[in-house]
Amino acid sequence: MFTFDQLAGFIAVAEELHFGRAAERLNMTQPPLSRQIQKLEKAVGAELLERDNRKVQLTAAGRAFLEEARRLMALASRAPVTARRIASGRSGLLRIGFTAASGFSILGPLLEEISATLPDVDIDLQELVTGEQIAGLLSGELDLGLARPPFDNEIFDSHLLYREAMVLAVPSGHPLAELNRDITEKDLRDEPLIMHSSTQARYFYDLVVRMFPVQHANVVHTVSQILTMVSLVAAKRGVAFVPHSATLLGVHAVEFLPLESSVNDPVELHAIWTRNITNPALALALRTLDFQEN
Amino acid sequence: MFTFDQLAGFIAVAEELHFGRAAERLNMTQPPLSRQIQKLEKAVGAELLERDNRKVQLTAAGRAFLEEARRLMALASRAPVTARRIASGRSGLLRIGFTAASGFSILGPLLEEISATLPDVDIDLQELVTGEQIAGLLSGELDLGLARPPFDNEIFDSHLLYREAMVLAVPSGHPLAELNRDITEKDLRDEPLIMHSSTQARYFYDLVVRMFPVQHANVVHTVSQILTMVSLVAAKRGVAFVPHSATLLGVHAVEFLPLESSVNDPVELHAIWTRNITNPALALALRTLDFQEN
DNA sequence: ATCGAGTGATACCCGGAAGGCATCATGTTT
DNA sequence: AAACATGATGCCTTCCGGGTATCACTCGAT
Repeated sequence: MFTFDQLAGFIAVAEELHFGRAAERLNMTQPPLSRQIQKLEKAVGAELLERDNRKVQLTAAGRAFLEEARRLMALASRAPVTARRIASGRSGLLRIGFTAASGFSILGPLLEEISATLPDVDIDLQELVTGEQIAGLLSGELDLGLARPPFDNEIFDSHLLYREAMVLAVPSGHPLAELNRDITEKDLRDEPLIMHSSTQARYFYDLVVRMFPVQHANVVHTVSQILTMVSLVAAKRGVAFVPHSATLLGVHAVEFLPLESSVNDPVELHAIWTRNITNPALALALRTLDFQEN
Repeated sequence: MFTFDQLAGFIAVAEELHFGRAAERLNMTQPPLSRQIQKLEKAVGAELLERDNRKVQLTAAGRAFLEEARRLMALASRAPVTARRIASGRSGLLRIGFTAASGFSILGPLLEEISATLPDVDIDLQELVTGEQIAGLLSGELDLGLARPPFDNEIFDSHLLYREAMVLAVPSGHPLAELNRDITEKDLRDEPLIMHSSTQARYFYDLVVRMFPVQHANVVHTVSQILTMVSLVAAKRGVAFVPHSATLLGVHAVEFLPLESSVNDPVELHAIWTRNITNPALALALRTLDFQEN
């Protein structure tokens, strides 16, 4: 096998067609350069240069090998640059999981900021419920999650993205909309309710149950996606508790009513990631987004 | 700059994720391999492997660099192969000049034989008159010519491809065709003659002038291409001396009459090339075609 | 024809790089 | 706690690669 020095020597000689000048260009003397070329030719197994005691010429094989040598040198000089870019986080891949609800509001601005400051970082997006995001983060298939509590603070570091109030989604023209006041528990006693899945959307489920003693008899549907809920409300299947950002969905024939504030815990959305960061792009992204405490 | 050994070491470790096993695969001991990787990381300017005293893992930069390293090694191992192929003549480029007349007959079989025995040799064809071929061979723009004498035997080596008689092309139904005997000088005393260019087709011009004392008053056209001549004969513009292979052109309304043999020097077509062969593909082609004396 | 200049190859020497062996440091397993 | 596994380090030796001096050969000028 030949060496990069031999390749560089060959390229210099091939360009100068003169060992002395080539050696000067390489900051060395002529004799070792001659030997370099000899060794290279031996390693390649073909004459690359025809030396005629008066002038130097490329052979046919030499011309072909020159191209390969240039390609090798170019590749060899670029490889560390890309590696350093990736190590620094300025380049690479960021795999982000997000809940459907976060997609309406925070995801857009967040991606915009990342791609503006880190244009060479590729972003891979997956819509996943919180539980799936946590599994993805733990298995290393995900770098960053946009998820809701609870999650293990021993393993995950996190940054609160926003809190928002829950509202009640009702079909347009629904009697509750006429009240013009905050909705109370009593108002919902006989309303058909579209409820969150207790497994797929555990956070919302727990939150709602904590807020209102839900009459299970009233539950007409159990779904996991906010958009599905709002669509069902629009179809007059019932009313539903949704985060305030659901108003941004722009579904027609739905109104959103405030809930009695005393019991209305705001819902939270967090950016979460494992504490042992291995992806430099994540480290840099967290720093530029100001998510890291330190 | 790093070395190929370092790259090979890194690839081995990255694949084994174990310094000891990687070292064994590389037929060396573990300590120098550890140092190789350290030097490589220093040269690249980024951590490529995360060593954890228990297990070895690739970093993000390491994964990217691994790809580049594999590409480099593949390129480096292929480059000598292609160079050797070209040096041996089994691969490369053969630039062949040919006269229009040779195109009718010998060129096809010749190309067929070359491409059958040397399938990886690219062939570049140019139709050129003999003079242009000689210039091309001397300037190095051409490897092989299919041309007519004269050429300098000091500079060029050659191989006689074929000799053929000259014939007289006459329009169909021409009175001379009725004679049913060889054409003599006297028969042509009053015939309008389509003549070869004395500069562009010097060989034919000299040959014809040597054969028949051409009446310059009879010359109605001066052209350089055999096909043009035959076409003009078909158009009844006159008669013309052409090599026998012109019968293969398949131009309608033309007949070819034999010439008095005593004066009929055959015309020759030679393959010619400069004696100092630099293109290995040419050397090999000449050998497979049995053109070389030695 | 001869001599000098130019150019690549060779001979020889020396310093540093790379590999091997022995050993250390550290974390895991029993 | 002890034994084991594994990568890092220290030290020695060898060998590779560069430098200097010189040779061999060709070409051009006198």
